[in-house]
Amino acid sequence: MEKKLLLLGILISHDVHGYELSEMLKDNLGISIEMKKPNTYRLLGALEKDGLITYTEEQDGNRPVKRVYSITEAGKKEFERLLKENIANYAEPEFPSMVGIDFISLLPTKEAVELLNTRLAALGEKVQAFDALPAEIFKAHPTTAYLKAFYSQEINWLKEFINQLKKEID
Amino acid sequence: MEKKLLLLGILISHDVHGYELSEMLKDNLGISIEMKKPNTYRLLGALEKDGLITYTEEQDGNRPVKRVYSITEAGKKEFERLLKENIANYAEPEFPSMVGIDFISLLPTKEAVELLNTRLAALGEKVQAFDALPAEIFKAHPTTAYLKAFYSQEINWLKEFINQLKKEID
DNA sequence: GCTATAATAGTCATTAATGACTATTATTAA
DNA sequence: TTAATAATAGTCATTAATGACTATTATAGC
Repeated sequence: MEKKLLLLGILISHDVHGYELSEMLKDNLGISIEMKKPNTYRLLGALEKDGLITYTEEQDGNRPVKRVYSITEAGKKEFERLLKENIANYAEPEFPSMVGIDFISLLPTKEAVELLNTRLAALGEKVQAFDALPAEIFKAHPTTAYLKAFYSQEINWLKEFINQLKKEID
Repeated sequence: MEKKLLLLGILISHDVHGYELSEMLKDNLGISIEMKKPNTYRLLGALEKDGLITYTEEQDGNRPVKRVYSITEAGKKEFERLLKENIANYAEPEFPSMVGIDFISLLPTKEAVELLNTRLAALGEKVQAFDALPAEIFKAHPTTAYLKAFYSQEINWLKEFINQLKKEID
């Protein structure tokens, strides 16, 4: 239900149409879950069907009409319910990239270290993207600050892990 | 593809049947991704169809026959490919429970603090489960050690976040 | 003025994943 | 000894999610 919570939460502060939403959610550094475009549209449809949001059709110049969604009273109630649930219960994250780590001993140590260094470079770029963000963002969006700290910690862990592996080579 | 990597990785060390796998993957503290039973069966079917695994039918006493899967040569190659990919690229984790955090200012601060304390208790139990594990596990399974450290850090972050909120009350 | 590219706004066929259910056998408690 | 419960081994109907595609309009470069 986190995705519905996210959509309702955005709609609380301002009306949006589907494309706009899908752009907001694409590669957004401050958003902690993935939501692709077709899924966004599907969820908007489901929320509308349940009476949690409604839409009016708008048109800019000659562009095709678009559905601009806004939240209903029922939607606000449901948002509050989902919000409390999300905060009180802890939904576990998943770490898909850790799956391979437990099998790493099946690779030659030297090759493993090379692969991990490639991974480290990717992580470094991610952290740099957060470093480039203005300080105000971190104040208003705890998640952005959380994610920045997480990725920094992730780099530290990886460096340490690589060091342990390197020791094995000698 | 992490789920296929996980299945192939388990099958590298020993043959298994579907039910056994689904039990292994249920609530396992050392596994960093979710995989429910029907999905496990579906993936086994897909791997078999692609020639990466095969099965023989076995029967214990009067129990219904079961399919015992084992990895093929092609499967071992594919495992290695997926393993290298998983290690070299960093697949981003998701944090569904952070979605609500960015909307927490929409709740009365006092209520927010209460909800967060409930969450803190849930996190505490999780960390305790890791603490109860024998030390050998952490040596053989880096992921288990990683997850334990992650949840400890998570508790620290949450305590600090609650403290910040409390300050606002005064 | 024309063409290539980017932005806008979505749909659709297919794959991924799950909750609820089925069916049998072993085990425990009364 | 029999009723209830747990363990074994899965299937199925439905929902969730995505990659690839469609179609139009604005814009920038030549």
